[in-house]
Amino acid sequence: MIAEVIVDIAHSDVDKIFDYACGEEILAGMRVVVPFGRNTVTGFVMRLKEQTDVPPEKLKRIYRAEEAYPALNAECLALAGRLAARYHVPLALVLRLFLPAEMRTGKASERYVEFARKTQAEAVFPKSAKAQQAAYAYLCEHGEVQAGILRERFGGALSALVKKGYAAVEKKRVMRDPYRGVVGKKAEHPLTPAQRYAVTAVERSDRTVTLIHGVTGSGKTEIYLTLIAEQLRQGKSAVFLVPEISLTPQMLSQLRARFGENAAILHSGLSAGERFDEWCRLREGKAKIAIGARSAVFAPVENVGVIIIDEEHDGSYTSETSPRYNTFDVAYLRAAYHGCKLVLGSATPSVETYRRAKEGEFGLITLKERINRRPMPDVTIADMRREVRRGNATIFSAPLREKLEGCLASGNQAILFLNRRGYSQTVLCTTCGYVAKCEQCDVSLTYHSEENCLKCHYCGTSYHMLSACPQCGGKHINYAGTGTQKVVSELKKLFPQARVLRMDNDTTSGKEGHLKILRSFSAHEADILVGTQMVAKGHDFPSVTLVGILDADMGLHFPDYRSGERTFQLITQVAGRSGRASEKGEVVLQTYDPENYILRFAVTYDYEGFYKHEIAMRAATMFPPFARIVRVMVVGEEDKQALEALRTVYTRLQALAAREPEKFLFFNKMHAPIKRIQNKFRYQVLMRLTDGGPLPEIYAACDGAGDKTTLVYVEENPSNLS
DNA sequence: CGCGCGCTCGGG
DNA sequence: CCGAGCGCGCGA
Repeated sequence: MIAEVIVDIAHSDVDKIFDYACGEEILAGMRVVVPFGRNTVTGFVMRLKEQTDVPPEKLKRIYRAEEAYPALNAECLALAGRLAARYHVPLALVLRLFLPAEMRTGKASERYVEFARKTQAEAVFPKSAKAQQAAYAYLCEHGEVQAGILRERFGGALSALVKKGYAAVEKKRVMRDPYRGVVGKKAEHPLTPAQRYAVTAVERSDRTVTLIHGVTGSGKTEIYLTLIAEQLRQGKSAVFLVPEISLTPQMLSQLRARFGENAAILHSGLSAGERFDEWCRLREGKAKIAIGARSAVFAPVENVGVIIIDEEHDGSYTSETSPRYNTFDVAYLRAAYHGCKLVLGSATPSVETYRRAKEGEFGLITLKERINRRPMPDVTIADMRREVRRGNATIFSAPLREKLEGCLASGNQAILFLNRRGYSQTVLCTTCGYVAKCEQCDVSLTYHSEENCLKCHYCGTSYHMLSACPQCGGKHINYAGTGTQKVVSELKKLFPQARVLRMDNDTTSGKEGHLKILRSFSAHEADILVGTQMVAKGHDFPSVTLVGILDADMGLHFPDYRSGERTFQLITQVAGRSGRASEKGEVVLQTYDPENYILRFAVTYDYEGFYKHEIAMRAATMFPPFARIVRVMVVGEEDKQALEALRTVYTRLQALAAREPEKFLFFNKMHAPIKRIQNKFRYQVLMRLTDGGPLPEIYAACDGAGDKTTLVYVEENPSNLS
């Protein structure tokens, strides 16, 4: 037989089929070890065939298979080529996505443990062999036991039993189970009529994709679980995707309670061995439900009955490293392959998704009511301009302070949200205007009061605090722009008796960082939680009755077409943290721009109103989804070489633009907004294209433009323009 | 990607 | 005349 092999080297030069001779034991989808040039490399068998055009003197033989089974199934082999073409990357890079990293790097493999069992019903021992007798009795009582335990207890007795033929020792594969012993309550709530309707509507829809637009607390999760359970009943499998941050132990134990061993969980918190074993359980069909963040869209399940993307609007669904795939695109290809449904859920869908649903391309289900008809929290807008006029120079408006007092007095909890960590944003000399900046990045440094140092939020470097201005020697150093640390210290001044917790990147380091804080707050070990956007995501705190949004305008003025959309989503999410149990919640939203339409729609939970306004604006200005933003990034260690690469791509792109000028609504080259990060120089070609703009040609134009120290890559509708 | 080949350039 | 440096093409 002849095998068509793609070698596992991520380089366009070797991104082509190489034919090898092989025996019957080699199957399509297997990882194999082959001779390549003067090296030995691993590769993937893409296809088997009888004949080859390769002259016999050149043809070599596959050495061996890496595993006894094909690591890639038929679906991977079918989709990989399309993904490679779509993102213009070597096939090997796409194939890697379908495997657990541990498999390639060899950092984890199957774990085997020796087990002992008795082989004869009766056994007679000489009187002196007390240990053997005891060990045999132990085997009789416990059945199969780990050989290690027996050896520990009875020493050499086990080998004696084996020698006499009374017992046998066998190696058995053991799965490392990340949630061993996690037994949640089996909480299968009966569906409300609205939930039941949603389940039926998805199942009966003639569209592949259905968007479930349901306000926070409308019970979307129960709908997902019912859809999954229904597919399992039909002998199919399911893929359930969530943002990484929402994979909390509570959620996982809930899933385990409902689906038991049938659920395999893939996320960053697992050890290499656990992740590898969870992947194997899916590949072998022992688990039918793959649950995880972005990368779980590549889970090796067969016969898929439904794919679910929860919090569809979440930014974490786009990969930020090559291949820069979009989870929806991959999920859609898989759904089409299996002829199954793809369900998107969100309280605040992305504008693009909602438009496709409105236009009829996707099915649309709207859930307007929260479970138990709990009302949405009341929102008070605090006009910070007026606060300043009235002489309030603090970061807390009068209404927020008042409501905080009330909340604390009644023994409830509050969340204060500010999307900026550290103590103060910038540090500047009031005498000469010097601003402290990072040596490796073109950004100002943030003062951190805890370590009393200056930190760069892009590369993480810390610097000593300034005692005097390094430029003019002046002693008047000003700290501008409030961060979460300052909020905490101001709170302590205002409410000395209140217990305050902070949750941001600085307090959540370590594997269980988030969870410790969330657990502590949940257990009411603090009264106020101050945090960045991580406090916004799907945690359920029953005794939170007040949410304060300290600077609602903050995200609004980013030079990014999605800043309004993001602000609306964030405010809606944070507000949804208030009043989840019996008591009605309240929200105070502080702003310097109370007339802003985004904020007006957010405080009345009017997604529809927001959408209509936003989509009209996007249409008028020709921004996505009416056009596509494409950015070619050039990032290089040497400024000169980066500029050279920029010139190369720009010239090639210019030729494209000249050919079809009507398709280029905007086209220019420039510095990236942050000119340097981690000592790498950053340039970009920014384009806005009409539908049908020459995207593949743009990808192709980047080929070979970089060099050893300069990276060139394409971003489509980037969400972060720094 | 890793390697060897062959071309070119500069020193002696 | 020879060695170092680099661009190129090959790998089945």
